[in-house]
Amino acid sequence: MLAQNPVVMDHAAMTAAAVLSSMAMAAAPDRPANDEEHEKAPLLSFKANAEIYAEGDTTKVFYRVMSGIIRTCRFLADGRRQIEAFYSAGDIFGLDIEESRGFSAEAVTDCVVRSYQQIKIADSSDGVAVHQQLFCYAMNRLVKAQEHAMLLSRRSALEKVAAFLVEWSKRSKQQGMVTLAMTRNDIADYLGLTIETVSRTLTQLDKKNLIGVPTPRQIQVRDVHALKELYA
Amino acid sequence: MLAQNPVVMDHAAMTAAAVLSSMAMAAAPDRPANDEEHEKAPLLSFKANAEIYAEGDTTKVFYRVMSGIIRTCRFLADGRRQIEAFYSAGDIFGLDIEESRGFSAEAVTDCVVRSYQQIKIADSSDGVAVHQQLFCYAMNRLVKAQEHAMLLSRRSALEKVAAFLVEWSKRSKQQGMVTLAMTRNDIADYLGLTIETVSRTLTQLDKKNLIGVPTPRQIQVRDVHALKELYA
DNA sequence: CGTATGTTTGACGCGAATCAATTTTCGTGG
DNA sequence: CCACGAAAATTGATTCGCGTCAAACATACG
Repeated sequence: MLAQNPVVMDHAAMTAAAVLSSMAMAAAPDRPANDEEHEKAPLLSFKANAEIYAEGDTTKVFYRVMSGIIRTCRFLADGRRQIEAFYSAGDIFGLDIEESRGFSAEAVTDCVVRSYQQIKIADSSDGVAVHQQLFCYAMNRLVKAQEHAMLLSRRSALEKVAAFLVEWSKRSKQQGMVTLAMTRNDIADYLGLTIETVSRTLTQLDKKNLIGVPTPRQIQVRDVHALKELYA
Repeated sequence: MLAQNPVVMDHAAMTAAAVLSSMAMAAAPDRPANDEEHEKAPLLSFKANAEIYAEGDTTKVFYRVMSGIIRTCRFLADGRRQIEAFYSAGDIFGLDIEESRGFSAEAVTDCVVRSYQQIKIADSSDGVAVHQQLFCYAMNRLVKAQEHAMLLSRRSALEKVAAFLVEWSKRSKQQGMVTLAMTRNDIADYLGLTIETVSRTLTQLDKKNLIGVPTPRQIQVRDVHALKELYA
C-alpha cells in the first residue's frame, strides 16, 4: 500500500500538460478531434503484433487507443506469456506510476494511438479535477485487475472462456455477435490456458448450442444468460 | 477504463474529512497517535474470523489496520472462496469507489482498525495533495492486483507457494523467519490451490531444505534466493 | 497454386483436485 | 499443568482436468 511505497511519489517524472484534456477526452471518447491539444498529442500507427513499448522501458508517455486493439503482457523466463489486459478504442493504457514499464504493450491488430506526456505526480499546478480523474481511472483499472485475478483463480476452462465471451459480447456493437480481434493464443495467454483447451472449450460450447462459430474469429453468442450461469 | 465508466464520479457519496490526514498518516504508519483527527477516527476491534464488511454492503467507510491481519475475499455460488489480498499494520483497505462492496473483509487474526469516512470524489474542497495521494494509493494497489493475477495465471503450485513465502518473508521483521498469521486454507484460497497441495508443497520445500517448518505457522526461510529462482 | 499461420482434433501423461484417514496443534476447562 | 475435544495440518490413494505432443485441417497471402 501507500504506506509501504512512499517512494513512488518521487519517481514519476513527467509533465502534466495534456492530461486534463486527455482525461476529459477519455470521458467522451467519441467527440470530434478538433481541440488544440490534439495537435500536441501525436498520432502513432502500429501494425499488428508491433511492439509499442517493452517491459523494462523507461516510462515516458501514456496512450489512448484511437482504433484497433492493444494487449499488455509479460514474458516469463521460460517463454510463457501472460496477457494482463486488452484495450480498445477510447481506452487509456500505459499510464504508469513506475519509472519503468511493468508490462510490454503490443498491437493485436493494426492500430492508431495517441501519446501523451506522463503526469508528474508531485506537480500541484494541475487542478484538483485532474487528480480526481486520475484517481477514478486508477480505481477502475484496479477493479478490472481484481476481476481478472478472480477469473484466473480456481476457475475451470469452461468458466474462463464463458466469462471471456460475455466480456467481449458486452464490448461488441452488434447484438449477439462477437468479432474477436485476437488469436486463440492471445485468449489462452489471457485466461491462463493453452490454445488447445481454448479451442476445445469453444467447440464444447458450440455443441451445447450456447454459441456458434462460423469462422474462428466470429463468435455468435446464442445464449448470454446461459454463459453467465456457467461462472455465476 | 474511465471512458467506459464516467458514472463512478457521481456514485461515491462521502465526505473528505479525515482523508488527507489519514493518507498522510499512511505514509508514516508508526508515528505516535496524538493528533486530533485520531479522535474523530474511531478504533474498532475484531476477533479472528469476524466479518468487517460483506460483499454487497454499502460502502461507507474505509479502514486502516492498526494491528493484526485482514483478508478481503469473495465467495462463489458453490462455496469456493477467493482471497484478493491480505492487509497488515499500516495498510489501508476498503477504500472503494463503488457504491457497494466488491469483496468482503474479514479478520484473519484478532485485530484493531481505524475507520474513516469515505472520500467524496467530486468534492474539490480537498487540496490537490489529497488526490495525489489517492492516485498513488490506487496505482500501488493496481500493481499489487496485477502481480497477483500474474501469479495465479499459469503458474505451478511450487511457483505460487515459493512466491507467497518470499512475499511474506519481505514483510517479516525477523530475518529468515516468517510467522504466518493465516491458515493453510487462507493460503490455498489466496493462491488458487487446495490445502492439501499447499501442505504437500511446503513439505516438498522442506525436504529440499529451502525452508524449515518447526510449527505449521512458523516457516524458517533457509534460502530466499533459491525460492526466488523457483518463479523467476 | 503452394506456403505459412492459425485452428481443430486426437491420444496420452502429468499435476493438482478429490476422497479418505491419520496425526498434530491448539484452545479450553478441570 | 495436564487432559480433552475440536480444528488444522499432513499424508496417502485415486481421479480427473488440462497440458503436452502430434497430426490434420482451414484460411490468408504471395
